[in-house]
Amino acid sequence: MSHRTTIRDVARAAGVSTTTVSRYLNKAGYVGAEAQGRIEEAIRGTGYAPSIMARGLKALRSNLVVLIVPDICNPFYSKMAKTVQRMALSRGFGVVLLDSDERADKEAEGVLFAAQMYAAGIMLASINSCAHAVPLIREQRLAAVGLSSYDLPEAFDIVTVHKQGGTNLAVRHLVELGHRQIVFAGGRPSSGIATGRREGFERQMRREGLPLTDESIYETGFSQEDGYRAGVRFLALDPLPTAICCANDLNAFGVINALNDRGIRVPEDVSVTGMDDVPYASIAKPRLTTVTNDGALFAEKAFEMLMDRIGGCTAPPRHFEVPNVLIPRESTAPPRAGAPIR
Amino acid sequence: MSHRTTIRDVARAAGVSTTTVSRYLNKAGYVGAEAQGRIEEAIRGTGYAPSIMARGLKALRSNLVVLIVPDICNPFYSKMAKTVQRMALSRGFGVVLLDSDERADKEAEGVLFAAQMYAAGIMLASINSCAHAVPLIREQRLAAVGLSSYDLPEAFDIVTVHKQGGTNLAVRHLVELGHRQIVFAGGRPSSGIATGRREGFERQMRREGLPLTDESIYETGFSQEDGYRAGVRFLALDPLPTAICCANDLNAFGVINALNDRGIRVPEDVSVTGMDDVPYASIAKPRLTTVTNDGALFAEKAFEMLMDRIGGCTAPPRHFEVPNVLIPRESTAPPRAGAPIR
DNA sequence: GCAATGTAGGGAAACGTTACCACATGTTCC
DNA sequence: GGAACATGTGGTAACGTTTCCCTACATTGC
Repeated sequence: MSHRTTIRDVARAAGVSTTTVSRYLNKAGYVGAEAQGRIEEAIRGTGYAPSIMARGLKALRSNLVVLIVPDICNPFYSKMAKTVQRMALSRGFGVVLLDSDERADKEAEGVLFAAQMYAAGIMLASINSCAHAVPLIREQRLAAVGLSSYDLPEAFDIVTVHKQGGTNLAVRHLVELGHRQIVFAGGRPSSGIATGRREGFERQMRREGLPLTDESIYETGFSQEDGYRAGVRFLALDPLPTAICCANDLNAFGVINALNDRGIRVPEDVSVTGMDDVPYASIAKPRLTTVTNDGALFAEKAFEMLMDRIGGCTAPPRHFEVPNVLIPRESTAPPRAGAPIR
Repeated sequence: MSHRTTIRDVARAAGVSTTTVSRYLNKAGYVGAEAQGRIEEAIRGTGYAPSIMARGLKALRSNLVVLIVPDICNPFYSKMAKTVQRMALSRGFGVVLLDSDERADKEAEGVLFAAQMYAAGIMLASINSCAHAVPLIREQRLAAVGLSSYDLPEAFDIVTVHKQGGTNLAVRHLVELGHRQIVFAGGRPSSGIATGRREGFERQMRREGLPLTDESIYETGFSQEDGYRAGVRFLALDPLPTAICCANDLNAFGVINALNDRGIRVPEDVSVTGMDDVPYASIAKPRLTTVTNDGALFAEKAFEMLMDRIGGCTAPPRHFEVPNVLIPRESTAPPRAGAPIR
């Protein structure tokens, strides 16, 4: 007895046909009370669990949702993954999580994988323009929703934070504190999300009538190490900026580390803002002033939209914007009253 | 043309049989040069991608590995997930990630899910005793490996950190600094990993000849909030302990927050140690003294063991221990020279 | 009394893939 | 010159499930 138990084993044990067992399992069609009892007993007795593979093949459709994130180690995305998983489970869907390592080719691979799995839908959280992934999604006719992707307004449903709202708020906050020499650190030029944040910075700086030069912006990447590099770079500037607005929290941590390692204090000497309100932002040294959106709402909204599509909704692509909020903490303060540090 | 392209479409386009296409795809058996060329062209032309569901059903076996983690938001596990994913991909396996929310019933669900998916193997990272999951794994004949599970030495291959080595090292470090009033915070009584860490603490305390009372240990859970609660609890003690040894980094962050919120400084007034060296440990306030193991090595070793089993290895269950290392940072210092705070 | 409807259940054909067989052609070896 | 083998290809039966189509018996409504 080395084979896994199938619906046929259950049927035999219950003395009915596989058809009837199937009807019982799917609660479709008539099943008599007596047969039902025998089936239930047979299932308990055999330890039967239906094959997802066979079901998927038959229906050409599975109960799996594929979630692609740029970096599962980024708390923003691990929170998203957790929320999506919780919601999916309660709706009877399984979640397959893929880490794209921020690479467009891996995203495309992920989309193909979803198609090969007959996935019910795909959730694509990307910092790229998704040039490869989007046509593939259409071609494979996958129900899809994009998260925090700014470059695909026409392609399918997307959920984003306000395109520039985050940096808007950060700059506004810094200006209110009295800063005028503000620079922008981090983010990847190829990334839609980074571009939006940078543009928001530039726009708000102009709106405030503040100086904006080639040296005001240094784009590197989204990691803490990238932030560190940006910090080092700004340390070479003369005069030193009084505030650094970062593309995300990890960047901000890196920037602060770079500053501290050179004896520059935050926020006494230089103010730093983050973005996303990663859990550790509240325990970083100093506690990080940051901008965020309701992460749970973010994932929830996206999942709801996907469920809609899976349910057959054919409305034109929708766009939901999650509002931003500034969370002032300890990494920002009014600029030094006396002479600049350097 | 609303159906997805199948191997039959490719065969027709290439003017060969599905058998030949299948042989080409699996590089099994003979395929002539000319046929091969036509097949390649046909695949490009049709955009064919084989169905994982059909393959899985036919073989009663998929190229999927199921990874179950207690909490994907815990950086320790997201790092693990990332490493596993990277390794799996390079071996042609897909990874399905499941978050068990630290609940044994969800772990069992995950095991069942793996069986239903005809998963090639399952990696179970758990903080529970896995009482539900283990028999299910055996019953379903799944290739499996356990991560950081102390309670299943006989069941299957496991990879652990040294059972008590972590707390050993932390206590040793604190004693060397001159501490004598050390308490233990965090972890869940029902969790094997927490039990090991607590026991390591107790053992090392005894070895050092230090006092150990009912109030020396406060077990709550593994999150930052749990740590905060533990911190609040220890604040009620008189005299205040001079050092707090935590079950993991998140706990330590919470403890530090609780202390700071009451005006107690770390490490000037109280020293705190963490465990796991979460990425943010190096930027927390203060930078966290912690104990860790090589996270990448951890996941790599586990994955290799699983691959072994998948490859048919029938050796008796193996046990690999990842060595621990203490990383001294800023959250520990010699105890106050003068009078105790309180 | 018989058509319509409701209830209960079975047979068998798919879904897309692979693996076992079969059948061809050569080519090599005694 | 035939046996053995290498090379190349196709037919078809599974894998486990669902679903369409049957059949069969009650019950209801006229």
